[in-house]
Amino acid sequence: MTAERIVGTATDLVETDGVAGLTMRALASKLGVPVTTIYWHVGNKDAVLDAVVNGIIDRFGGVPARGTDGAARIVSLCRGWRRNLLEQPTLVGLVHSQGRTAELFHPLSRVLVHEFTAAGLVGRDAAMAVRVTLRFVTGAVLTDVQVERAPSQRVTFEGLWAEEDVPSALRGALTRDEDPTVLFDYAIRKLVVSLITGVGE
Amino acid sequence: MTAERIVGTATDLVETDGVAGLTMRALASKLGVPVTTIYWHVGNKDAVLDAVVNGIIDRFGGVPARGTDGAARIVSLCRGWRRNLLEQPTLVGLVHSQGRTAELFHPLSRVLVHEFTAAGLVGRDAAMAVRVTLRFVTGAVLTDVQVERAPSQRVTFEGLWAEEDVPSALRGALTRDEDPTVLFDYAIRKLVVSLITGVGE
DNA sequence: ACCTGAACACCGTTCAAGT
DNA sequence: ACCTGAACACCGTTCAAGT
Repeated sequence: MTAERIVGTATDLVETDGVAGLTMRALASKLGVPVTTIYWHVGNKDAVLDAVVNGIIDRFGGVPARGTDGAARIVSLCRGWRRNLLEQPTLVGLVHSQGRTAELFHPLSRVLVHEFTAAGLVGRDAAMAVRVTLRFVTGAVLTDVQVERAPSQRVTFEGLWAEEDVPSALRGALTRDEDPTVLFDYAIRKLVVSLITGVGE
Repeated sequence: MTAERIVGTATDLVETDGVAGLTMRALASKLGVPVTTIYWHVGNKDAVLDAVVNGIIDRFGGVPARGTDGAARIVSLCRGWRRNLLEQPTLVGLVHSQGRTAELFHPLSRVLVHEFTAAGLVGRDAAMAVRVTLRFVTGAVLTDVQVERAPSQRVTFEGLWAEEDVPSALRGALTRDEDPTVLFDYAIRKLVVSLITGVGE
């Protein structure tokens, strides 16, 4: 028995049965050993979770930027990151619950520094652009991950302003179900462009 | 014993001892009754949590918009919402873990519809503006709430690009610790202005 | 209708005892 | 050094039994 094997099967367990499925006893039984063996090799449950999170963060590589235009490259980067992370909602949830979301996005922040610099930003402008973009993507992933897990989260504006005098065209647009991805693409494009061109200073 | 009293003390318990502090047994002992009484009045733990969340959502009123300029009013609105929600990180965390974050922001969405319409947006543009702003604020609150709870979450760019050729001015700006509120103000202003003026179409 | 005690199946964790 | 069984203090939940 090694610590690596324990952490590995712990990761499997999380992927198949969710975070709640990872109990010390379930893990031990999957390994074919008594629970106490785990304590000898890795310590308590928090240590196991930490090791699992380490693996997730290390393994997540990210995506390459595409296109020639600076804004387009950054937008494609953010879209790619969001898409890839949404494919593993359970793992993202685990990383978040362990309070290590920021670390997960470190590789993205490095690339963003490079891209925003290439787009002509310098000094504090560039730093702010990186931070703002990072936070926007992080926030979008966190909310969308939850929508993925609990579809009731999806914002339904149905009947939310029944008595209010909202123009019918707007009401129609609000009531219509909007794909989160479409919404993200729309927003990230606006944000990145305004960061690069300097709108709203 | 009434359901109201149970839910009320459950809310107190969450506020004082955190979400983890709310156990059926702790709740029962605080009420001075055996655990089984709770089951008779409100059902299981999930029902208790649901009722607590209902109360939180209902009680959270929001803030009034300030200023005359359309963009400024919306920005102040978002800043106020964020500030108020960050004052109760535990409750926000609970609402989020119960998958009901969207509901919490319903009042804000109503006001946003009004404000973006007053700012001249119509139809799908207005609807998208509302949705994007809503998601941005939600995402920012979720990330900042976690920073509040686990300060290690705060993004430290220290030594993140040691070997990379980052200009010293940018490196300095990145390494400097940036207040999340300053960052939010900077980003929300840019976003709202670009939504209203139509940058990045 | 309302409340209770006893019991069940689960947790994470410890610790003395084995090889 | 490595592994184990037994036990502890906690969970949420059920259910027959009381008034």
